[in-house]
Amino acid sequence: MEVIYRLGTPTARQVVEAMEDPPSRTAVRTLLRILEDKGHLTHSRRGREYVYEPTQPRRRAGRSALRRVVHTFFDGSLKDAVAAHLSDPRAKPDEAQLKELAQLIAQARRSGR
Amino acid sequence: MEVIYRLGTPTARQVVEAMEDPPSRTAVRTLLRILEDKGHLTHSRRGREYVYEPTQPRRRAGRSALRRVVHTFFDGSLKDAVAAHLSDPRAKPDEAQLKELAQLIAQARRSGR
DNA sequence: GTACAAATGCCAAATATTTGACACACCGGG
DNA sequence: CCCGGTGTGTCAAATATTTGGCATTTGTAC
Repeated sequence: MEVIYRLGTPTARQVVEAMEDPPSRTAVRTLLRILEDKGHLTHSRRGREYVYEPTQPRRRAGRSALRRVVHTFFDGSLKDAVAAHLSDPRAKPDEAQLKELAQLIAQARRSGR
Repeated sequence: MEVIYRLGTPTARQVVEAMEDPPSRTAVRTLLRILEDKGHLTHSRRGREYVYEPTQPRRRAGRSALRRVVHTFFDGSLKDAVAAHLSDPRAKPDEAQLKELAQLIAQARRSGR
């Protein structure tokens, strides 16, 4: 599912290619079918191939994933999570991002009050 | 691993209990041994039972998980991720948290400049 | 010390997943 | 039209995981 959310609406082939340690093509196709059975995916035909699409919208799934991470690793503290991210050498938010972020928080504080 | 990070340094029993749809105790113990073989865990004895501990520190693992989520669902934008979290009805940061967060970002902006 | 409860170790059987091979459908170029 | 390339569908065999049973170990209560 992670690969699929990253790719948007990929074909089976694209999913295989995007996996970092991919099993066989058949295994992936079977898995996609299982995920579809479980209701996490739908597929539609595009030309001769299938295009898969998550059932849950990306933003919603992202929110849920984020909540999970914040809960699991940061005891529910968004602040601690952001602090960790800011100290991550492999993720470098630039000044423009920080500015937007500051505005966002200011707005949240105003509306929450 | 997620369950383990949530629990800290749990026993096999605690891991089973914390899983939402747990397989048998034996399966979990086998899995713990595999995770240990792969270097993700260590165990030590406490009384008659084993206590498992992640190899990678919680904060580091959290940073990496967070980076992944931000990348997968928010195109690398921390701002978008935070915005999503603030709009999550199931995660409610209070005013004190927001204030700390604002300070954190102000500081990041100062030091980044 | 002894008995009990609760943990790990080990194993064979049941179940699930993965693989590779092949059949068939479909699009495109010659 | 016909063929090659590239999809999907399906299946049996290989492999991996999960289960449950039982032996063994070890703390705890009496």
